[in-house]
Amino acid sequence: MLDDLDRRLLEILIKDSRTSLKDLAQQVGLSSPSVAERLRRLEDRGVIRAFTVEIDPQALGYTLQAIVRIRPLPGKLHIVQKLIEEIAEFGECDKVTGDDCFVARLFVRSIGDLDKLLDRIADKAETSTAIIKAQPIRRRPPPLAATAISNP
Amino acid sequence: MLDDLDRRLLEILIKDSRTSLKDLAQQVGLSSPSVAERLRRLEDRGVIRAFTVEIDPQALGYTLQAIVRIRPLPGKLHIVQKLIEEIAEFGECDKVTGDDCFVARLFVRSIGDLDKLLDRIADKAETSTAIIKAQPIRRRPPPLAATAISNP
DNA sequence: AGGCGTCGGTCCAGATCGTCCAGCATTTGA
DNA sequence: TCAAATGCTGGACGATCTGGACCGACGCCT
Repeated sequence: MLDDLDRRLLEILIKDSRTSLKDLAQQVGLSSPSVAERLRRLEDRGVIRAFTVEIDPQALGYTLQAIVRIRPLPGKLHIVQKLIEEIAEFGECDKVTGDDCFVARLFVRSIGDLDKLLDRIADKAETSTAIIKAQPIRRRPPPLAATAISNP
Repeated sequence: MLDDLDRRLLEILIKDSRTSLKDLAQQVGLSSPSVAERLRRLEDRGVIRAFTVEIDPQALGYTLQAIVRIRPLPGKLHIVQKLIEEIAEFGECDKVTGDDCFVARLFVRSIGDLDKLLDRIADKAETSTAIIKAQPIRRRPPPLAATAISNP
């Protein structure tokens, strides 16, 4: 799926996606046109979804994050989903099996904002909210290695 | 906090962090040294946490994702946290208020792997797992605007 | 008001980088 | 066995980045 060089390139880019082709080339021992070609193919294959920038929500004033479990009332599923998508403070939302239909992450600047935003869903769904106290693991990609499972 | 130019730069970089300084400069109407300087400051201030690459777990064979709520048994909190951090398939973990101590995201290649990984925690914590069926919102940053709250 | 420091900007030139192309080695498949 | 395909390299050339000199706006102090 990925060869060793691809993995090394990705690992470097995960740390700094603005690394120049020349640097990448040096670090993996290829020429820069080869690296350019490999990156192009990784994008084509969809392995690289995007080169992007990770922004610190705190630095923007979002001092609070919450995980919200959302159970739409009967018949309200689509309205609720649309609402969630439209509220930009939802930074992530997964539709899951089980009682809770959605699990979402909410960025807010204050408890007041949290309350205001949840109020906009309150008449269409039951929610339960857990405030995030710490982030032992911040978003990271899955292991790149081809092997089956994390070292046992 | 951020001025309009900063916001525009960030928006461009969120879409493609490899955009050249020259392009950035053109798009916001500055010279490229000024843009370089602004980016440097955004990094210094911690607004930009990293330039990185978004990888598609599916393209790597991780066809399954799950949200796992984890409630360590009495006295096991730290051991459990350490264990979670060490298992690379955990792609995210938040420590939250409420009964569930941790909420984590797990990337796996099969239901079998899911079971194997959860087994490694099973004797130290209660877990409840929800399989992700769809992702209405994939990871996105909070709104960059300085205004209080999403359009009401 | 005038002087001065700072901040953020421009312009320019030398250094660095990316891209295109021709050519070569290795692998693949008919 | 040979032809085509693949993946790489090196070099040339154009594009981009970087650092320095300089400039204007602004706020502050005297």
